[in-house]
Amino acid sequence: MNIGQASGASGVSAKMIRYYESIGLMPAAGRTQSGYRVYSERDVHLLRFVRRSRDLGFALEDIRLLLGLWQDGARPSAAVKDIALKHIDDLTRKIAELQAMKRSLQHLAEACHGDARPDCPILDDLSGLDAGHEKGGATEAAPPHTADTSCCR
Amino acid sequence: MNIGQASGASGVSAKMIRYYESIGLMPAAGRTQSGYRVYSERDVHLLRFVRRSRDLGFALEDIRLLLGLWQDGARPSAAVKDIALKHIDDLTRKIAELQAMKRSLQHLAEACHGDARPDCPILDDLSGLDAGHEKGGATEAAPPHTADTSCCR
DNA sequence: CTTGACCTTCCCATCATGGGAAGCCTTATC
DNA sequence: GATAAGGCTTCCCATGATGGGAAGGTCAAG
Repeated sequence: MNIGQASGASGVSAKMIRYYESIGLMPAAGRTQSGYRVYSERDVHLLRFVRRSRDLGFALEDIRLLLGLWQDGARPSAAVKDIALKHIDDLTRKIAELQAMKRSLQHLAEACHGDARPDCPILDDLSGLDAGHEKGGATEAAPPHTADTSCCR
Repeated sequence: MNIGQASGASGVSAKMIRYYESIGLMPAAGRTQSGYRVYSERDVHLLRFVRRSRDLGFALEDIRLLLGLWQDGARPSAAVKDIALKHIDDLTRKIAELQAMKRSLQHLAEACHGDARPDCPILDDLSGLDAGHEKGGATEAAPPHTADTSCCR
């Protein structure tokens, strides 16, 4: 199997397969005499594992750990669960952050006429014109300084 | 006001202030004879606008548009609302995607003992061992090929 | 033997942000 | 006035995961 076939069989782009190899996420593929990479069913299985993990939002570094555990017949399932729970926490935080943004924006958008006139509560909010007459409290959006490191898929 | 003071007054890092200038998001600051950037209250106001917009998750290109509208006394509020609504859509999609991931992971994590034994439904799922006995449907996570372009804050 | 579809490597772009180096400027202290 | 500390300048690099594309080699079918 060459890289195109492995890509088709796993749903991982050829570009990404090469990248995963380059960062040591998967073992270096064998080569034909002419230099083409060669893949086995095992490799495709591994690639599907990575693909599925990415679909669940795991970072590549987490996937590196998961792959190690997967191939370790003596792993404690607690180690796997730990990684999963941490990721769930990350997702929970990120979701809450996005929802806070969405809520604020929805309040502002509801208050905006959305017609030809120039007055606009959205711009008023952004420019800090908080002439304290708001009722819904649309102003406080994201936890002001909660650094958000990791990102999404 | 020099860049450090403008940073403190606006909540935007000096690094980012320079960056915003370099991409033309804000006008080039004036300079002292020795080359230091000089900022006015107006500039700080603008920086706060950007900061607040970022907190609401707007991309810098959107903020560029919003700034244009802000400074255009004849803007139709519909133009602003349009940008906001599009962003709300993006947020909605992203939230749904993350929630799907979270739901799947939670099902899997609940099924995992999390002890010293090696058997682990999480790894089973990732490796495609879907011996179809699942009840909660933990398997289908993200809309398989829904490209997600934009990211978070 | 040519053509087209594949493969290879290498470089660049994304998006918003931070880190750090090398060197100049300013301010306060001795 | 000298010196030290800290702020400013520019420039380069890194992040994380991915795609785009160029230049050139290879394979298989016609």
